[in-house]
Amino acid sequence: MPSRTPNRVQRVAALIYDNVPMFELGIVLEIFGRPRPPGAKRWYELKLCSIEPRKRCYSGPSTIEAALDLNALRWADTVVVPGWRDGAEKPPDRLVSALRRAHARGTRLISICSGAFVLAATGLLDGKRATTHWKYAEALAAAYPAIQLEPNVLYTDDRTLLTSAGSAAGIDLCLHVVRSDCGAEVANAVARQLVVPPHRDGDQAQYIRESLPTAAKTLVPVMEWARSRLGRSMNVSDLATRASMSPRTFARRFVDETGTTPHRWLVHQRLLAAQRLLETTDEPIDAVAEAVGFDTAMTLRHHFRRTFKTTPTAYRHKFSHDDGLQ
DNA sequence: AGGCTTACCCGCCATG
DNA sequence: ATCATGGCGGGTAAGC
Repeated sequence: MPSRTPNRVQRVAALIYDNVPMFELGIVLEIFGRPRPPGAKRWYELKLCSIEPRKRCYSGPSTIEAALDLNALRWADTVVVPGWRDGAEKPPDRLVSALRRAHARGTRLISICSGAFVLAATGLLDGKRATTHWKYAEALAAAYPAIQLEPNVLYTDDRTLLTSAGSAAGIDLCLHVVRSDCGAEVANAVARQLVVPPHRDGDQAQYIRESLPTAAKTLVPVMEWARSRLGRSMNVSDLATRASMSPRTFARRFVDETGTTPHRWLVHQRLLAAQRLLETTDEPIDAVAEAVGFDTAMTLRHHFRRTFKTTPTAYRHKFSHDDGLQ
């Protein structure tokens, strides 16, 4: 997307300030700050950017040194706001205007947890979907009524403006970003190294309800079974049978546990498997479609375009590992 | 792109 | 009484 820098490197700036939450900052460092994973065609260069008048920030017992200051923010293709000190504290004007200018230049803005307050202050979220930690939702909605607040999702993605819910949902969002910048294979590899699930089960994490005290996951075995035999034709009532439930009950339990319906989930699993095959093999599209359980390539293309906003061939070209390596 | 058939899934309600 | 179940209808999305 931003074509200003060579597309092999995305420049990410994480904002820091006094009392920056270390957990959220840690997520950003762990994901965007790690060395390029093997096989990744594109990756990130991460720098910290202090919003204070000095480059050294203090948080609890830690001292953090930034490479950038707000004047140098134009370096970044992506800016991450890892939380904010306090929903009631108005972000400084020079920060707000720096973010507005950055966004106008095409810079992508990402917030984690209470970082949504900072993005909200720019006015850029007005009319857009956004989320934040559930405990700040009310305050955010009150202060910025024009925002279409979605308190129950893990994250929102509006292309250039992305927000995530409470702390750990920042991991989901950052992995989502890696997935769309660098491909599913790379995102999965990073998730494996972090020992977190590549996407929370039920996927379509954007629509997963955040808080629900992770209800008993009794359907996990069925889901694993389904994933392992995507190539064979399978419909929702097969899944229900496998789970020893009536179709009606199965559908209901499935929504409760995953936040999505069985069929939508199944289609998404097929798409994820297709991404992997596109990235790692040279199989023609028809073969990929068949291998993941779509009856025709047309069906694969249809869903692929709808959820990833691109075609299987374009996706393969962008993310395949063995061409233009490095 | 449009029409056609099938499958899904959600509200409603009876049942245990 | 509350609660999960599951059959049924029909609007709607999938698939060809």
